[in-house]
Amino acid sequence: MMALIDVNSMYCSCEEAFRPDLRGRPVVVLSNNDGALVAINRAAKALGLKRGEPYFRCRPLLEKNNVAVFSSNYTLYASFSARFAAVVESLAPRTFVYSIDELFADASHMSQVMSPEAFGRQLRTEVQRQTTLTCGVGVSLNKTLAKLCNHAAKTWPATRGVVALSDPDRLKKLMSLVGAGDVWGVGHRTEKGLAGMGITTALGLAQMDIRLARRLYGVTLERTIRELRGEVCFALEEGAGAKQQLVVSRSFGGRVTQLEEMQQAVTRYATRAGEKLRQEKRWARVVSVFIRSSAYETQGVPYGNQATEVLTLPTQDTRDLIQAAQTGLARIWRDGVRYAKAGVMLADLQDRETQLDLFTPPSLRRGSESLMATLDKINRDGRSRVFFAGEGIDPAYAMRRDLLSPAYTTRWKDIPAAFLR
DNA sequence: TCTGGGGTCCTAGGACCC
DNA sequence: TCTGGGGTCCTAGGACCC
Repeated sequence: MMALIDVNSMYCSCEEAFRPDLRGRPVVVLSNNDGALVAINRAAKALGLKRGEPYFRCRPLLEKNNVAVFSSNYTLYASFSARFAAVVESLAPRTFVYSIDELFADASHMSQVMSPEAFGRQLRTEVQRQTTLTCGVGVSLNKTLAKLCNHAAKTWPATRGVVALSDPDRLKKLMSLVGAGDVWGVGHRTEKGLAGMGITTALGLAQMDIRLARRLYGVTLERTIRELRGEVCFALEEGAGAKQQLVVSRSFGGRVTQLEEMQQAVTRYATRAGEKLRQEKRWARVVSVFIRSSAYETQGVPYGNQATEVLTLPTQDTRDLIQAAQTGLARIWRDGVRYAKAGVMLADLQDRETQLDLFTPPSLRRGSESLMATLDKINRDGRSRVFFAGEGIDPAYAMRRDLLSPAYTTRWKDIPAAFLR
């Protein structure tokens, strides 16, 4: 048995945790740059607000209904996420963190001690008690079915947040009530194609001819169908291995039109990528940089491009990353474009520096390791006290986050005070 | 004026090899 | 007149996830 535990409207719930005055009020959280809505609580959902909607477009509606609006406070959410995971891990033998707001837990051994239903309810109660977060729990025979049960737990209030099902007939009943597009692994494209063949429910998908599914949509959909039928195709730790690539990208607060400003942004992103790389204890050999105008560009020329640099030796040194990224940028930069976004990607990640062969010159960066370690130590708290001048000072490309809440759980001066009388 | 960021996996097609 | 078969590796792009 497998359980999926998933926090309801995670970002909103984190914002509400230290703000009892928000209880019952509609709350939304914006994406980076205050661009679009990424999280919506129950009361805001009732107003018809949708995930992905641009902020500027629904702003009048938000103001009219006195909706509490927040910029993304990732530090806060990551802190809550760690506490959430710790609670579940204290109750479940094997867990796998799937994302910031959900994790899978092996529930097979629990049957000795309690029913899957009771197990789910215990998880839910403890998470709420220790973190204030409300979560939904689905328990079933594999990941896809656990997801399906979780979907049911969130959709139907009568379930009180927990659905545990393994009986084939009851699973069938559930699948007949859930849309094919709500199945984990079925996206927009596939949902549309399936509908064209008259398959609109999860049950319809479960009964689809497997060879046809594989031919039309590939092996992934085949596995999904098999799981709906009760087979196990996705292991608990699926996707847990070392990262294949690492990306740092941001939309700009405004539009970037000057090369120098773009160079600063790319330096910043390469620096951040280096920090993440060293945190993961990996070395990178391939550095790519991309720049592009907005997908919604109406005034200027649409343009986007990417350049890839392959280093002779894998590196962990921010200076190498910046240099490679700048070389790439010089190749793809075009004047007269209103750039909206840029990013730096690291690939061909390796576990340690490759050994030099006879013909490779030794590294030119003496003392690189200790220099980077020192930088990381100084900048440990996330504020860049020491940085490369190429980043620029008080840059114009910086992201907009006008409605940021305090870092309640991670910064001393932001810890809320409670007064007793 | 204003539309997120960070990932994974799979597939098709081209280059190249014997 | 005729021009194989089988393989690997890499890349780009699509689909999906949260």
